[in-house]
Amino acid sequence: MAQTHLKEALDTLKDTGVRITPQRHAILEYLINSMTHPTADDIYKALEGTFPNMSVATVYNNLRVFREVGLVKELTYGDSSSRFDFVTTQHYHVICEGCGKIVDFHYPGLDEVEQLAAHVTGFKVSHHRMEVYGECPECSKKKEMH
Amino acid sequence: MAQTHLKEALDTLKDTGVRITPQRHAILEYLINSMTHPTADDIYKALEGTFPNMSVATVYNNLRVFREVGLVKELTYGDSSSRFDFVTTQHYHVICEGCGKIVDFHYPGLDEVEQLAAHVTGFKVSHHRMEVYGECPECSKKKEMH
DNA sequence: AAACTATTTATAAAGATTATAATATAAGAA
DNA sequence: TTCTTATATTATAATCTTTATAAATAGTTT
Repeated sequence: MAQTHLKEALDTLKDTGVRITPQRHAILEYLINSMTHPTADDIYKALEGTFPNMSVATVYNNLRVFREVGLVKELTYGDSSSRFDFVTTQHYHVICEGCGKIVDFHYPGLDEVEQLAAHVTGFKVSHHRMEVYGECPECSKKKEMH
Repeated sequence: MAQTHLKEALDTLKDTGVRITPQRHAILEYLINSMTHPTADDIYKALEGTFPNMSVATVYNNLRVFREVGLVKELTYGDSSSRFDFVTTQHYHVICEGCGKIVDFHYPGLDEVEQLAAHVTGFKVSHHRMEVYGECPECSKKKEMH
């Protein structure tokens, strides 16, 4: 599964004329295997061992490239740094306000809201963003123990 | 209407034991009258005339206080700085990807999504966030003229 | 293999936000 | 009203994320 995603992603890069470098390969692979929606710095630190000379700028540059090609989504929550998510299928996120954990959940999509927004405002709507906030089971349990 | 909002907001501050300073008064008033979802710096610049000695930190501090008390919502989009929105009634935003304009629209709320998320993930859901992206009529018109 | 162009690296710069410490002030008590 | 005290403001510096720049490197095409 992950292999397929990686292969498809590399094909996308090839088709778009984006060069496949070892760094790009590694960043993509890390994003696909990571279930944690990492920040740019997370990725940088994770690949430090394999690429001792890699620059943070490289990570940022390539995440931007991936975003522009549609492989990666950038998540900007309130906290300081953006998180990056490899795009697979339509899903949303629940975010724990206690520990920051992000969990995926699937939902049919909110076409109806987009249509209403388009109708009311006259915008040509292209997409939307939605996320749910709350407290994860672990944090709830911790609270109970006090 | 705006007067009412301001009065209610000041009452909220009083009830919460937050001191009402001239700066806070001015920031709240500006937020209520502003239809533009300003950044901290917008507010800072707008009040420069009235408070020549006011520090940016004051603006940030007070926006945080207002957020904690529930008077203000912080909007974090992809672009560099947060925008702040006086909380009135349940509404969402459409954001123009061309010029950045933000327009409000009302929608019943997405309780169903929250419930599904809670059920699937085991989270105690508290709230959600949603916004729609597209191109505003003005930007569409500009494009056509080329 | 040579040439061309995109990418990486290293570093500096920019920009937003927060921390700190000294000063000033709001709000309640005397 | 004046006094008192905790809180807020100011000025400044520091931090942190992200972007810009220029030189060096490495893919890709011929």
